[in-house]
Amino acid sequence: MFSKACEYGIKAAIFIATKSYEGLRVSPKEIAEKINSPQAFTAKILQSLVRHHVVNSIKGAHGGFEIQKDRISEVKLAQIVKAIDGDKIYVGCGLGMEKCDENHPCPAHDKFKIVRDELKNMLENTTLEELALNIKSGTAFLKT
Amino acid sequence: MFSKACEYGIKAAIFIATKSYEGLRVSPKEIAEKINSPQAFTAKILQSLVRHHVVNSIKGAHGGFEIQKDRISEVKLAQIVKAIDGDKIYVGCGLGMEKCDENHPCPAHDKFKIVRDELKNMLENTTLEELALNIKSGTAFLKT
DNA sequence: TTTATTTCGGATAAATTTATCCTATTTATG
DNA sequence: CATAAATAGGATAAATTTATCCGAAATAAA
Ligand code: FES
Ligand code: FES
Repeated sequence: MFSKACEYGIKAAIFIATKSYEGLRVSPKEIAEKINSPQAFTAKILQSLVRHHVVNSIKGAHGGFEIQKDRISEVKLAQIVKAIDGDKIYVGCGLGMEKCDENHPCPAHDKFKIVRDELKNMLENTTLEELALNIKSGTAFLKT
Repeated sequence: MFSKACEYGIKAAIFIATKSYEGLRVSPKEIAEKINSPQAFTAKILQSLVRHHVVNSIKGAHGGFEIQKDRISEVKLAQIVKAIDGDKIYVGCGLGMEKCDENHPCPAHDKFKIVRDELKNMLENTTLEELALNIKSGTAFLKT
């Protein structure tokens, strides 16, 4: 469904959000430990999230990654997925045709579109806040 | 969403079905041309579909790939996807946790499960027949 | 201003997926 | 039986994704 990079990116953003509620910045090292991901690879993905304005980075001593508190409820899962995997999953053809075109559809178009649109809808309506609260409340987990 | 191999496999099965209605067998060469896929790679995928009893192969002169007419309406998209990509897409965690476990869920579990179950449902209720008829009727296409 | 800390970014390596090539095996037919 | 036509399957290569390593740049604090 999503690439590994995207899975790590989503989990990293969620973890950063939970820490940002407490006003804390986190390092790639801590993030990788908490979400069970390879550290250097995770750092690369974080750079991408920074460039796409999903999270904020502060360089130098006492630096780290954070998200402004008031941004946590604004960031949608869709933005993170799009930043890392692009929009192929939202607009691409399920059977890999060059593009999904109503006027030249693949044989599974009608069926696939329904699911794809529901996925899109879910991602666009799910906020980082909801996900982070699931972690803070202890009802969900970021690893094993 | 699906691997390239799976996309080719689905399209190949659909094409074989359309030909099987006419009692014709088809070669990997013809299949690859009609679905716009690399021939040798497609042949490999066909072997996999044969082993998983999605399509039938006849070796030797006048051989080729076919599907029994009465099987076309029995084969579900889900069987093809499972044969090639496995069942990760049906039962795996959207955020890549070792397994999707209600008792140890990832933060997106509830949201993701709804979409994943709808995808599963769609794949399990879509037959090769429906898809092949979209091609035969000219309302859908297998390439460009 | 020096030092310690931390993200950034390029180069590279490992693993997986996608793709190609060539030979073996099977089978219908003359 | 010999031959031609076709799928099966192993070996290998190319491309992409995943992962690692290391030095550069930025920043706070002594
Ligand atoms: S053309 Fe394939 S999903 Fe729209
Ligand atoms: S645990 Fe992640 S989808 Fe169920």
